[in-house]
Amino acid sequence: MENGFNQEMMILNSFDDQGLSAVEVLDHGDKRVLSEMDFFAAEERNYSSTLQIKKQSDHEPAAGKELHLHISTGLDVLTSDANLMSEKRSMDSSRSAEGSGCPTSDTEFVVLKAELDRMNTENERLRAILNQINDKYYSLKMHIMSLSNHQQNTGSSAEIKSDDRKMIINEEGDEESQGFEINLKHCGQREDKDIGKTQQQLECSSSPLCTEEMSMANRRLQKNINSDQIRKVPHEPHTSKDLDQYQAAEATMKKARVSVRARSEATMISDGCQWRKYGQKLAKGNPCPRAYYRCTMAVACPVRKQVQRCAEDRSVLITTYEGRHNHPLPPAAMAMASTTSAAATMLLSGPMPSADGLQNSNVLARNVQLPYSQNLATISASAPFPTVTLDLTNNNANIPTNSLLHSPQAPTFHAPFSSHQPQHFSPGAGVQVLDSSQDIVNAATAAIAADPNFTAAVAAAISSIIGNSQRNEGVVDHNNSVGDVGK
DNA sequence: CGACTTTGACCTGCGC
DNA sequence: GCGCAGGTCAAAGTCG
Repeated sequence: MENGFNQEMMILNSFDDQGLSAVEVLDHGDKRVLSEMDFFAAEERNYSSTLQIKKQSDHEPAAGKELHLHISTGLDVLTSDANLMSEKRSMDSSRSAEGSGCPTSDTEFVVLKAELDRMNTENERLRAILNQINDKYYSLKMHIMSLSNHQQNTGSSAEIKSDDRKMIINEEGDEESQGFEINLKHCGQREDKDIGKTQQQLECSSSPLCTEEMSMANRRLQKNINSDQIRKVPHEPHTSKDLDQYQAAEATMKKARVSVRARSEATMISDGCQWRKYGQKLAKGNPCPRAYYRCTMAVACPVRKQVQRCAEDRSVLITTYEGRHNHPLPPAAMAMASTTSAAATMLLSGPMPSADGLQNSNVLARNVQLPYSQNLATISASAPFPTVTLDLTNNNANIPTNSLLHSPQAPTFHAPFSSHQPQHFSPGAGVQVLDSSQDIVNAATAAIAADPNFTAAVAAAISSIIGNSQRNEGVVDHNNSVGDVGK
């Protein structure tokens, strides 16, 4: 595999108050292996974990660099008492710092606090953008791959109609051309039957989160796609089969579910959204009732969730999310929403070999335990709907960490529709970025290695997504490009 | 009084 | 067609 995915970049994106994130960068000759991930560390109880990434060189196995990152599940799954204790400790430590009395320390404290506030604001903005970009990337990628694969049966190229252009993806094109990132379509929120409409405009007109800066980023991305990887062809109408496949993909996207298993004594895990209970049932095989909730943060928000205690271990709360929010989310809800949304998108973009595969349940009729952390994600299609389960119960702590990533034993999930284009799933945090660009990998690697700070990580991630367009337009003023999203 | 929860009835899909 | 199970509806009850 010399081209394209010779370099693979995975970003395990998780969220906590500081918005820290871990980035995993892999390539064949110089692997960084996730060597430790411990969600819900018992000592600190801060919903955070230490992620230790050890750089391994095939050539110099003994010469390893270690990079310590802080990672959080982003989920407040513990009881409110635990939260209060944590907050109290935080406040106490703040007070003790203030009481130390030195004027210089006070000044420094104020300065640092201002800086921290500024960084937090920046983090929120960047996080929101990253979430959106990732969501759209995977949604559109799934759609494109479905169409591309369909075209393999009927022709040599996949064609995607647009109002003013048509994109062609060469069947035998390298992974770069198939794995490129497009940010035009947000699947799952719209059911536009005419996929030829300018999806960017549709998205921006419909998404409350879309800003001028997002549009600018989209335009840059689109420009890059047009110039680098897509050639224009004369306008042609779309086939009805394509539309059927598209609609099937859309429908499946809506049915996709993300299940989160977490230990909690509370009746619900705190995910930042407002929910209204609309039903409760006793499901077969579980004495604990299953509660049904609707998101009430916006009128007609399609998101629903089911909450049920595990029959085997009633301390485990199973929360299953379905659908995408049609409204802006508060920062507290961004982590979970992004996680579930991205996980669902990955679920659907990964195992589906084609649009035809949507009807082929065999493709999904298996459980796949995904690598990457002790808190494993599982894809299941034995359920009525494709479901990805994020297990945060720490029941997998005995799994050797060195077998979790890219080891022969690790069942890395490969998308069947492109044998040379592996689809890696990052559970828990759920946001994943794949890219083949050496520059991007290097940039992300450098950013993380130099400063394991979320802003840097996000900047690297965003750069990985829109970086190509920057080459054409010079260095982008990051503040301008990210705008006020998330405010 | 409005928002929310509870709970029995109803609908739908699926297997036999 | 029937029964079962999952999911949803909507009227009644509860709460602040």
